[in-house]
Amino acid sequence: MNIYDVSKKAGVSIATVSRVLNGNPNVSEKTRARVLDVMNETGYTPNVFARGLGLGTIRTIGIMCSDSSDPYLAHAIYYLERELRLSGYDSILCCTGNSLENKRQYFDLLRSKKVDAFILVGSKFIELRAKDNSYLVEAAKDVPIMLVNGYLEGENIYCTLCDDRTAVRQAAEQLLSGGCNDILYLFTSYSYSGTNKMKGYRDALMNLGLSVREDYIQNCPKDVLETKKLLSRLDEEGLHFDAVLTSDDALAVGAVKYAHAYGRKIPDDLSIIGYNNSIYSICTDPEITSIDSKVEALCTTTVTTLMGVFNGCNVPSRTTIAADLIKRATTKFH
Amino acid sequence: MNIYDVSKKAGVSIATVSRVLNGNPNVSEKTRARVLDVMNETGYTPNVFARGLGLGTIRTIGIMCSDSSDPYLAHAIYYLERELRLSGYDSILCCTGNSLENKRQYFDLLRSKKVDAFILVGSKFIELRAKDNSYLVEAAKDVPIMLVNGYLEGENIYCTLCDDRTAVRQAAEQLLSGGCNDILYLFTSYSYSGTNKMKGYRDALMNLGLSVREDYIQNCPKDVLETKKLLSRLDEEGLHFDAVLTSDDALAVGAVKYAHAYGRKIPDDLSIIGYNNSIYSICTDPEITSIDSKVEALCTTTVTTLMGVFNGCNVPSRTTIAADLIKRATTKFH
DNA sequence: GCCATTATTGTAAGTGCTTACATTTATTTT
DNA sequence: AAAATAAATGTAAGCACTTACAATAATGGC
Repeated sequence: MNIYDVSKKAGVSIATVSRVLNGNPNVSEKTRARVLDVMNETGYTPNVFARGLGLGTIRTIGIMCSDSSDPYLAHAIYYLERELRLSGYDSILCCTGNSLENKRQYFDLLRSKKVDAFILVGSKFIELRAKDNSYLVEAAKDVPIMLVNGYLEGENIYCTLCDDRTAVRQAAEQLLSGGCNDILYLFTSYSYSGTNKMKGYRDALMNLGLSVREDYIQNCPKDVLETKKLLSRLDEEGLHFDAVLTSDDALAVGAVKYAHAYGRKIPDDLSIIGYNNSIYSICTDPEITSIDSKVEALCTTTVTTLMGVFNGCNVPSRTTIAADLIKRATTKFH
Repeated sequence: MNIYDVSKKAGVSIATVSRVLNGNPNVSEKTRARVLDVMNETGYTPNVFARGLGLGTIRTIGIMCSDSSDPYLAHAIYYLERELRLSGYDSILCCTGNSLENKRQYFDLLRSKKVDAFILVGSKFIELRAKDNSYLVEAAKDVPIMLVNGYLEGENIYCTLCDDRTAVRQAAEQLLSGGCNDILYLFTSYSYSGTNKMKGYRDALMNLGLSVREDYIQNCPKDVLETKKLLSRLDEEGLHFDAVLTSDDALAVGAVKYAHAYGRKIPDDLSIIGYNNSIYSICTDPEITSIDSKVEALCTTTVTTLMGVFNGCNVPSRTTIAADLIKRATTKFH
């Protein structure tokens, strides 16, 4: 079944069938109905390849992320997928892992599939050294690149960001005003959002004229048990901390487990705040106060922006969304 | 840059370029090298649409699941993606949610994209009533359908399953031999794997000549806090249970939280076993004993089988993989 | 060196769609 | 009712590839 068969059955030309297919208004209602009838009867579906060949586009967006099994990224993928489909676009997902080589390779692969745009999810997708991202800047000349919670300067590159810095600053301020003096800050990576969160932590201390002690800022893999180990070690080494502020809920879970193991009372003796408000945060007892990074809003905004780009609208290249602090039982706020 | 440009630069015909592109052996080494050189110099990549038009295939597999944010499914997606790419196939992901209407719609959408096969992940993807799956059975005439942890009979439909029934039976037997007499069984759905797990629970009791009390089998949404509520209610209603066996780790986390809230000692007073060995299982204190459903093995087997199907090999339509019990601190096995 | 094979290369006809432009038909306007 | 305009439809030329078949070049046997 192809467009010729349909045109023959409906007694029209293939051009008319094509117009019906593409919602072209220059078709009389009578013939449109007749053509649609034939299509339904025969169960005809247009061949995407032929269509892509003619149009040069296939209404498909490439979504890339480092690892779909991270709850945060998994949620983002879910929302992006949903929003894109609502806008009439399909998506191809690629999980690249962390190697730059893979990222590049998969990117090229999607590019060769002629996706209409890219959505790169997570700040870890962007490399720290600018030159390692030049392939993206270069590619953006042909196809728009959207970053969800990632940052990169460039023509035709659009970022939707969460205001991590403010969120962490405010969280730290609440801890400080709640009587915590020695806040340990745990972060997973030096990505854009990672360093931004750290700045928020520093902001809070500096605004109060407090000094930032570098041994209270610790890098830690995004892993529950590793975090528990790290905190146990710091404790045994004699570092005193009465609060743990983290860049990811997984670390906060690790902190809760450390507290259990070392007999520290939460929140009286130790306060804990996580980041992302993911499933992690309600798994523990007590449940974890967490910063909600608004994944859903981030994703809908990204797709809306992208549609703006497609329609030639004047669209901001950078949108920032405020986070929310979700208060649970690992902190004693009023 | 198209095949004509390359052929001109290399001084050969487009047929020869096409042969190089497709690894056709009927090309002399000299000309092959020359053509490849030109391709590299110019950065030429073949147009997928034109290629698809000619070949009728695009080396792309449609992956469908109900919800990518479920940790189990997220892992499956990750492994499937990886294995497919290693075999030279791309994937398009669709998260359909639970509505049958959506499943059908997205399925047709991928079909119209001419994917070379479908991989449907999770037993919840298959409907309970046989007639609701007839669209799949019908479609399988054209394109192979692989089910990961789902079951459906039909020509050209291949299932890779985890032996849930045995796994749950053995887990229950260990609880029974460890002195638990009143094992509560919590399950999330009546899917194929859901009912299979339940059968395992019944098997264990019946093998020992014990009667199955229906109020010890409870349906529960896949939600931590709902599970906690349900157990609290059952407790208050006076139901006595000394172990909770669940069809998903999320429920097991809820059970741990119930135990904390109601002052029940784990594992002395209450044993808990989860399913899937997901991130959930190490978030709590104590950490949860869980049945490892071998997602990775399931996924690699699925892709291997699919490649067998593509190559016309004689491939089993049903493969079953044994699960593993990962012992942690919510049980007191020796 | 000639013919039969075989290896390599080229020609041209699909593949199923889109769309600029041409043509026909319907609707106004005068 | 003719002319002018607008609406609907058709024709045919792409789009970038694959591949059957034809043609040519290389090789080997005598």
